[in-house]
Amino acid sequence: MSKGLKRLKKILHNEGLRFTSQREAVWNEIISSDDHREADEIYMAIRQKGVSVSRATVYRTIDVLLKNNFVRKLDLGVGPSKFEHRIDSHHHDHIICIQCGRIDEFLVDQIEDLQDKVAKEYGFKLVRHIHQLFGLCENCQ
Amino acid sequence: MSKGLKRLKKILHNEGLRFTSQREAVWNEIISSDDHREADEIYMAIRQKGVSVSRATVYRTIDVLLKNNFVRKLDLGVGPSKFEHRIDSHHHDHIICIQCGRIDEFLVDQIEDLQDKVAKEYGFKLVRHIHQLFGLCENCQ
DNA sequence: ACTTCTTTGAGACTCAATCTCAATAAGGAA
DNA sequence: TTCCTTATTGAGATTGAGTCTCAAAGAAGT
Repeated sequence: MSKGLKRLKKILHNEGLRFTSQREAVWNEIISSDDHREADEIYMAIRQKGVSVSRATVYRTIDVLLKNNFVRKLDLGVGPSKFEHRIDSHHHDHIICIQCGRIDEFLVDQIEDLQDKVAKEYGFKLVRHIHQLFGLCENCQ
Repeated sequence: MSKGLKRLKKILHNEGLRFTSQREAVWNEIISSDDHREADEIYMAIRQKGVSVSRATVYRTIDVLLKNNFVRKLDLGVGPSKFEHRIDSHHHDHIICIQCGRIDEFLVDQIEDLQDKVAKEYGFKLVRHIHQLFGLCENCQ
């Protein structure tokens, strides 16, 4: 059994959930690509491969993976949310082209530190953050 | 005529739009509070004051004000968007309590500068950004 | 006051996402 | 393996924020 599959079984076990072929298919599809894809794209890709699954199950499985930090949700404020796996990936934020939809990832430690400082200043215990830069990429200017 | 009303008329004129009592009511309601309110709250507040207006018109008017930078839209990723006017207000980002919904505003010049740097690095021409910190405020920890 | 053309509003519609509930299947027990 | 309990699945209904439609009302120039 692959390392990834063991990981999925562990998540499901921890949550008291059963291992099913649908959940396996969603998991496999999500870890198979580093793209930022919407739930429906993941759903279609799974069906393309001949595995039977419903939209509801895709959303439900993504929710489980989200809760266990194996998937990150990307809400761009317009259109459906996008998802990316977090296997072998570190925290990052996104810079998005409003013309062509290109999404790049960035990480600036200094910004992360300043965020912590802001939270402390306001007496907040920080849980998560959204930092998205929108603009025109080099090809769209 | 108040300074605010002149401003609204100027916006409408620039856009080739007509001055109507509904648009005036939406404008007045939005500038009357510094809160972050959803479209429906603004709609209800206007009706409460006995002015007849429809949801569609509230959304349409907010769109005009958005386009002219007199209103800022706040998409928290869950629930309806919130809106705040930008009269006598400078740019800021938000820190939100995920328990009680409290929203505070923050501005760190250093973060703004670092954002510009990131955009430049990736060859992007920056148009706007979203920076939201989610956590528990001092009362909710 | 007349005319033109925009705006309004009630309700239909969109679309991502969630919910429902009967049928199916997982996985432990024996 | 078979049985049994309980979770899961899926087709389709539902939700809810936001947008669209189009006939009636109204703004503003002449």
